[in-house]
Amino acid sequence: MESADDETLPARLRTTPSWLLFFTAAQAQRLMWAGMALLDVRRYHYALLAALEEFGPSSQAALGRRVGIDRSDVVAAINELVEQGLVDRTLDATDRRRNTITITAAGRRHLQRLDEMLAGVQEEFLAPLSTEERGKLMQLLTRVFDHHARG
Amino acid sequence: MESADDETLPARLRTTPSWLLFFTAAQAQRLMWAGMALLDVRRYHYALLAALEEFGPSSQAALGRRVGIDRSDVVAAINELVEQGLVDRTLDATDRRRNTITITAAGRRHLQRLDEMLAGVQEEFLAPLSTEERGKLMQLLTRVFDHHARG
DNA sequence: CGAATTTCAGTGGAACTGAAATTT
DNA sequence: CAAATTTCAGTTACACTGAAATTC
Repeated sequence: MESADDETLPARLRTTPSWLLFFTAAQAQRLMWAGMALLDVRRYHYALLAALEEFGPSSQAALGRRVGIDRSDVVAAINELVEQGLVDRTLDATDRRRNTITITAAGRRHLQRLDEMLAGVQEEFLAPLSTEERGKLMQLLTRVFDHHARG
Repeated sequence: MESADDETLPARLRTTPSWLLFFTAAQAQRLMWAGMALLDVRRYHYALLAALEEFGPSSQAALGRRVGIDRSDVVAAINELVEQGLVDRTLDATDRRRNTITITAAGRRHLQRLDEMLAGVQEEFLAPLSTEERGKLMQLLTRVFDHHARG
């Protein structure tokens, strides 16, 4: 038999910003992951498709820089997306070191389905917050993120 | 040559709460990780020491439940902490299925050093926010976390 | 030449599953 | 009996390093 509250987090983890952020992000990721697993996608795939849809065709190195995925992992993830017919890989005529990656029509359709799933997940995840509070949270996180992303 | 801004995140990733949380948490983790690596510790170790210090001796299963570490991974992490002399593992006389894990004096000293390091990391991480904004961020994250942690 | 790109091979922390042995 | 605890063996997504081959 265990004491009444066997499962509260230690105060150090509840009150340290990095730790609270870590645990909250983990909850968000579990929800996203469950949704993505149903659609047979992982985090890397969605990030790459999102970048290709928004910014157009790109080399693999630029893609990786854009979404923070290592050059090596981009290779593997793009291999998988090519196999599924969600992107095309062609040689860059003007710079033969590069591949040009392009999202396909099927890739855009897939991305749209993922967007719909994600919207549902966000609603569930942010349920305890009002619209204003959600905006405030996003604003604060954006400030912190931008500070460390650029300078 | 690449276009001027080769590295802005796709809008989908910047404006989806789960994704922004993910990227911001990743930045926080990199800072924590750098500090912990200097003190030869990983995330699991700190979480376990924090729980033992705050709640006292505990079985491995209860520890894992407390800080969200899988039963199997608790075994390995406690093995390492025992080797370093930061915790003791003894058999529970009243329930012979269990081990009782206890933090040692060396463990408490180590935890204190880690706390000092962590404080510096938090300051660096939250630099762009005022004191009030930091409090607001913690409050919002806590609301979301508690909602999903309990119901 | 140096620098960038792609690719492969491999490492390591983290999260998790399944199963066995023991005990309650 | 069922349920809990510890432990081991193995898997997967992810993050990263090093090096080779090619091209700019």
